[in-house]
Amino acid sequence: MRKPCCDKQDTNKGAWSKQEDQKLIDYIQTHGEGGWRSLPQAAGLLRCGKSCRLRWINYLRPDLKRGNFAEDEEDLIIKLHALLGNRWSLIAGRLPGRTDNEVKNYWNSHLRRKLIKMGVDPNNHRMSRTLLSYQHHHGITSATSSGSKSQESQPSQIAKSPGENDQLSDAASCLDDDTCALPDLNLDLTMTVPSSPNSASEKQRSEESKVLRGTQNAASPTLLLFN
DNA sequence: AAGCGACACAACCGCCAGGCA
DNA sequence: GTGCCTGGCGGTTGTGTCGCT
Repeated sequence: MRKPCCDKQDTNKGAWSKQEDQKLIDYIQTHGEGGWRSLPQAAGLLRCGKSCRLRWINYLRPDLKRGNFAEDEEDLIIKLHALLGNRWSLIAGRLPGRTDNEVKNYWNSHLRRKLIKMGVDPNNHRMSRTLLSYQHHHGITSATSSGSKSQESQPSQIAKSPGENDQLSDAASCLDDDTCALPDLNLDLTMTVPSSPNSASEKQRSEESKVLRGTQNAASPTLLLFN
């Protein structure tokens, strides 16, 4: 049995108070990041070390951008997700001032829906087969991003159908289906070495290149998006 | 005004990988 | 080589807010 990361009965949970935030900030400004396990006690916080780390990384760090995502950031997330999948930390590494949690939340709450609305399967970034069928039966010729609430809800209902878990196999079967190409997603995925050194560490870069190589070797459908 | 559902986001949980003794 | 510790990651849950009825 794994030892818990902290004694849960002696720790606070839930939202952080201003005092707790301040204690954490003060401590890290004095002692630097790291030593998360011992940090709570040293900083006088009744929190789990992991919780402290998360709070710092996702909320308190001074270099965080916060606020709405710009359109180019959205595009970049979509492109990177098409390439990397749910590697939120890698994606966030390409977006200065953004955290993996933030990107993940934004994806799940905004971009996923947006792609579905466009008729794109957010899991494989291809035209949804069920949507194609739906469009075929309803005489819809192309997916547009403008639509009434009812239009929006239908594809999303389709996406959340019991067949959702079959999307990987569906994607695979999509390989030999020309109609699965993205309609209007301009995915110019020219990967360049990150220009800002603060975003991606060496480890991250090697991880990315591993992912990229894997993607290419597998002749993944994703590649078909970038012509 | 109250109830309700959808949405957005913060936080938690469990697992995994790397470092180190 | 092995086991433990720690940091990090991705998935999931909890909760507050907003808009609609």
